[in-house]
Amino acid sequence: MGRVTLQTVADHVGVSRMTVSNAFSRPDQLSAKLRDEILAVADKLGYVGPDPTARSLASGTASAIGLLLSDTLTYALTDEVAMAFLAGIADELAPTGLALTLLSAAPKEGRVPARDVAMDGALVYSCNPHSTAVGWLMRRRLPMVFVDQAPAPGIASVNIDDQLGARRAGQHIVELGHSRVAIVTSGYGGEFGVVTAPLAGPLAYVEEQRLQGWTDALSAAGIEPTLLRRPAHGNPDDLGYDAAQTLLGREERPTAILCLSDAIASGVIRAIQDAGLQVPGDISVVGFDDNPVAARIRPALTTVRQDVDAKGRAAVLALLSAIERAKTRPAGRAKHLVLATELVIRDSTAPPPPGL
Amino acid sequence: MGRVTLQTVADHVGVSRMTVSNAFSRPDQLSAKLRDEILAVADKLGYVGPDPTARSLASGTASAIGLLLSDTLTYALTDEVAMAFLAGIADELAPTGLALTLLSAAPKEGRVPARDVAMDGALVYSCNPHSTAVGWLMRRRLPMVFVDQAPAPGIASVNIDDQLGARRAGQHIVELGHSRVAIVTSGYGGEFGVVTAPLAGPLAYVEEQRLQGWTDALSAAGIEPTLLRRPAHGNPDDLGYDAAQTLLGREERPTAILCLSDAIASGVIRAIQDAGLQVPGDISVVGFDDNPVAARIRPALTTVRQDVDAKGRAAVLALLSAIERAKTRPAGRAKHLVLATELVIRDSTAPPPPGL
DNA sequence: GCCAGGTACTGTAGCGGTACAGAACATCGA
DNA sequence: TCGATGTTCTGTACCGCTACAGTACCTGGC
Repeated sequence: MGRVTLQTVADHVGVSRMTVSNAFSRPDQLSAKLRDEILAVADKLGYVGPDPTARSLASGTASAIGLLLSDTLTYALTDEVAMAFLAGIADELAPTGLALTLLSAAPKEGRVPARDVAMDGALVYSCNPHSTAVGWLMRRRLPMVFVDQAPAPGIASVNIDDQLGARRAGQHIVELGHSRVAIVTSGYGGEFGVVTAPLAGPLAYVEEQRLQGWTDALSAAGIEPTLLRRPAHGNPDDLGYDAAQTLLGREERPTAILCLSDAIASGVIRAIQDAGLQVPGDISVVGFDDNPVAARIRPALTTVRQDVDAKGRAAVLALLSAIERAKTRPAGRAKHLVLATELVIRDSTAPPPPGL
Repeated sequence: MGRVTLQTVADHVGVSRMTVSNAFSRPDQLSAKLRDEILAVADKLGYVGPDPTARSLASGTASAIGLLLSDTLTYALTDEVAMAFLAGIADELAPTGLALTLLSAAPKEGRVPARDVAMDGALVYSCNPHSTAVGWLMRRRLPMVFVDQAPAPGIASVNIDDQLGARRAGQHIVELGHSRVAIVTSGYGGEFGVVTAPLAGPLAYVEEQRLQGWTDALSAAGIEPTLLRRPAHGNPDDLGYDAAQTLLGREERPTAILCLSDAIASGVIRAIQDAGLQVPGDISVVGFDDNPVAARIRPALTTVRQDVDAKGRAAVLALLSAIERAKTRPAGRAKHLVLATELVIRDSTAPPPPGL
């Protein structure tokens, strides 16, 4: 049996194919009476409506935008903060009727989503800007927005003020009187273990910016922090736990620990408590993100809040406008947005124990 | 400037358009030498590779599968269990190179993702089977797999054994000697508040199955549970908190509470503790899912484990095979898979206090 | 009675590819 | 030397739809 297409319907009704197309896609182009008749016949014939692919080809729009997530999707999907970001995206996207296509950045033989999937534009979230997937998107000249990545010329970007946020966190620790401070981060490039700044090798933008903020604040007070880096891999909570154990086992144990994320901080606190020490009595801990978990754990976590939902929404708006611009003008100036962060002081920070 | 297409490249190299197509898509169809030349010219001209949309139209595949999530994407995205499911999907999908397109089930004017987005098949997760979105997918005759939904004839499905899992949870409570038992669930249809079984109105399949399992086990022991239903909306943890407060304020306070999910159970435990009571000393609490949070909270939660990751993987495999089948045979028998559940006894359950 | 300005519908020309059936030529065993 | 078998490349016929530029007819103002 031949497939039912616009033409089939047109033949049955006795009108041109174009009129049937209009009946579905531009109701104002024909009389209501004819339209009803066409729709009725279409229904009887089992015609569902214009084929999305064919429509995309003819009209040049895919009704979907892509989201490129760092490496394995799996990793991002277990991160509450990334998910809140996704929720922001979904919210802002919903009224547009656009679908969201998840692209894995992992290089694959054969099918490469970033190259092979139809989409109107793409969000690139916290990816290596030199990855093949990003390369494909750029070659396709797809409208793009970089999120939590180094802003690139010509490409719109949305970031939070990581550096200022981290600086405030560092200042908070300084003001409390701490002088033995450790930093726990994780990431992809560069060295791992207990390392001394400045780090060699390219770091992820967010990690780099936060490091910069913390060390700015600390070195202004003459403090040289101990930096412990772990490869980003597996559960960040466990990563924090292990990292804290390492720090506690060292000769000069810190009285304050600044963490790349709340998820890491949560593990750090667990490790400290399991070692029989008090947070913040013995050691203060500061996170980053204001993950929902931050308010839940005990002691409630002092952290740097970012509005992940707003970040998602802003990214979508930026992408929609980039798509719009691409239709008309070959290249407009790309906007680089930086959202504010805010220090949230809760119960995990206090002055260092007397004598330290 | 005209866009660069296969034809442009073909003209420059002096071969037929088909040969250029083969150079990109079927390298074994031409000599390596010619292929290299074509690729070099294509690169010079800025040709990225076959346009995904055109390729989809001609070849009849979209390189993406859809995932229809209950109502608002936003809700699902904040749920750890749903995300683990998503991660399972992503993992299994990764080697195929297929992208995953998130469809919102929310009915929208104009663009309807379930109707307008090109895809090779769709996963339907915990949706109302009578929603317009599901309707569109069915009309499109897209290969589909129903997950956590009532199995429908002709459509493959993946479920867990909700009923048996719930029955085991109920039996556990019975064996501990409880007789004053409450159930806290949330859902979309039916009545809300403190209701008495059997419920009128259609419930979501998963809720219905679990209710069945719990009440089977309890009524076999002559226990009639108090059922408290809340509309699924907002944070399930808070929902559990509120629900528990209601239960604690009632005349005959329960000594055991069975919850639809671990997220709800977590809130229930908080409320009990905030009321100055002990879990499990005064009240036992049982969850469902074995959410990572279950092992983390104190007391660690007794719950019914389901392997969400395996569910995601199984769903993808089922869909891939449905897509495969659709290509050859008009309709094969649809498989209905039911995955096992397991009672995990931790620290949130104990015998009731003496005298109760 | 004529023309401006709608409204309702049609026809053609793509959108950018792939499938498939050959054609042209080389290789090879008998 | 001849057919059999490969390899490499080509040509045509779509895939199913929309954009756009008409054509035909109707309405109303002067």
